[in-house]
Amino acid sequence: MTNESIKILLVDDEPDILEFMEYNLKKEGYIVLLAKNGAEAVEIAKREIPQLIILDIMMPEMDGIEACRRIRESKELEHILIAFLTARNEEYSQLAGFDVGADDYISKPIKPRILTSRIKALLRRTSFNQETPAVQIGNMRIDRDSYLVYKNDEPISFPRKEFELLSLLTSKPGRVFTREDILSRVWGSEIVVGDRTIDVHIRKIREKLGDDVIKTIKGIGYKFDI
Amino acid sequence: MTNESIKILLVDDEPDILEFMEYNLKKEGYIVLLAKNGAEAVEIAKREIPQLIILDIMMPEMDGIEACRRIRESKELEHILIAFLTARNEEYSQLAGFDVGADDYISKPIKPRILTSRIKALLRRTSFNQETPAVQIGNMRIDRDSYLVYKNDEPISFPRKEFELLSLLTSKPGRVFTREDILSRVWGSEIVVGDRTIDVHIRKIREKLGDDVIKTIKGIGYKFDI
DNA sequence: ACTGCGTCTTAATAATTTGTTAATATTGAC
DNA sequence: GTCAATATTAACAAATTATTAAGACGCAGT
Repeated sequence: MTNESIKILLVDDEPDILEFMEYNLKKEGYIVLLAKNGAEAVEIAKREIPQLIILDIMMPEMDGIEACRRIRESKELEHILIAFLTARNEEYSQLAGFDVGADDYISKPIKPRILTSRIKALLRRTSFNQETPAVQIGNMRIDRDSYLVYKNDEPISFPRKEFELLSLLTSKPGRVFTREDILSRVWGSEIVVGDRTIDVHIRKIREKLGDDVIKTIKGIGYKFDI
Repeated sequence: MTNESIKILLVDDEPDILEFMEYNLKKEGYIVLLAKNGAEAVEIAKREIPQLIILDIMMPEMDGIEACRRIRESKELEHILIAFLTARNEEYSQLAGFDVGADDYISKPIKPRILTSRIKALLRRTSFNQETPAVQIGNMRIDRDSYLVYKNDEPISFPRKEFELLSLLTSKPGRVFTREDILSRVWGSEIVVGDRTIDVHIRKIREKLGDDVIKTIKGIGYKFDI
């Protein structure tokens, strides 16, 4: 569930298209928000601050271009990626879109694979250059870019789930994460695995980093503490 | 107009279209070069090194795809932006175009404002991506100009895809690139190729450079590490 | 046009790592 | 001390990657 925390706002006045895109994006693990016109889109965008907005150009109430302009005006929404949805060869739309600050446009008819790969490419554009800062805690460093954990400058490699679990716990040192927290953030909300699975992963982390870094709060969950 | 020094090569067999585009681009301040077939285009491209080439797909002598391929082969032309000119709904052409290394496609009929805004968007893209011509990592040197990798001053030649893959991985040593990263940056966001393809290319690189330079992060991707 | 060569992709299968479960032991709050 | 929660271990299942070989394709030289 690597897309777990990425919010995408879809804006279109045709319910069919909304539903179609929603289905395809949810399948990829994105959090999908919906709006059926520009006004609604701006409102939701302000409240939810999605990473990406996919805007149909032609809509009642407020068209996509106007909505885009409104969004770009706002300081806290300025950085949001905006992609326009356009019919092929809609001259006016394409041009005005780029002028107004669109990051991409996607032409109808929409094909699932192209949709998702375009979105990935777009999202990468923002996340690529700003490296995830490595977290330093005590004599330990968690480096998300290289998927490595350093203990006293010794690199230790972790399998994916272990790394994600450790990564979660260290994201807020000292804070207790309940088993539910852990399940939903590392395994995703749909997939259900037994409770013992968490224990096993915790154990493997402890094997590598020492028993003392992760503390058990019996009846509640775990916390990372130095 | 700050377009004074930007050269654009237009390639089409229809004089009307050439003239039409030439007029519109000159108005924007670009330096416009013309060619009426692929062979001529390659020749002019080599001599003038334009920033951008707009290529019609369907042409006598040498079609646009072939011309594109030739241009991409040449080391000093490798970085030039190429946009294809395609008739509406030429699905195959579009895909093949991207396969061959096109940066965009523009569909006919051409409308002046779309043409110029697309071109601006394309050119903006390169001004961000000023790539380093040669990179030195450990006992290895990657020379993007000559498509050669030197290991202890021994030149080793790499086919295009392998080179681009290695080039991507070495662009940020230590950083893990996911399969998705790799697919979209080496193969492009529209073309989807099987996952095993990456493995095979990785393997070929390892055959030449040794098994240890590229590390596998299972479940995530690969990274270059010395 | 024919042929050979290098490149890219796919498919099939093997090898390996990772994730999960189940069974049993241990812990700690009450 | 009791009992539910957690720890531990090993075995199993699932997922991922490695490897190999074969075919497709374009290109070069004949």
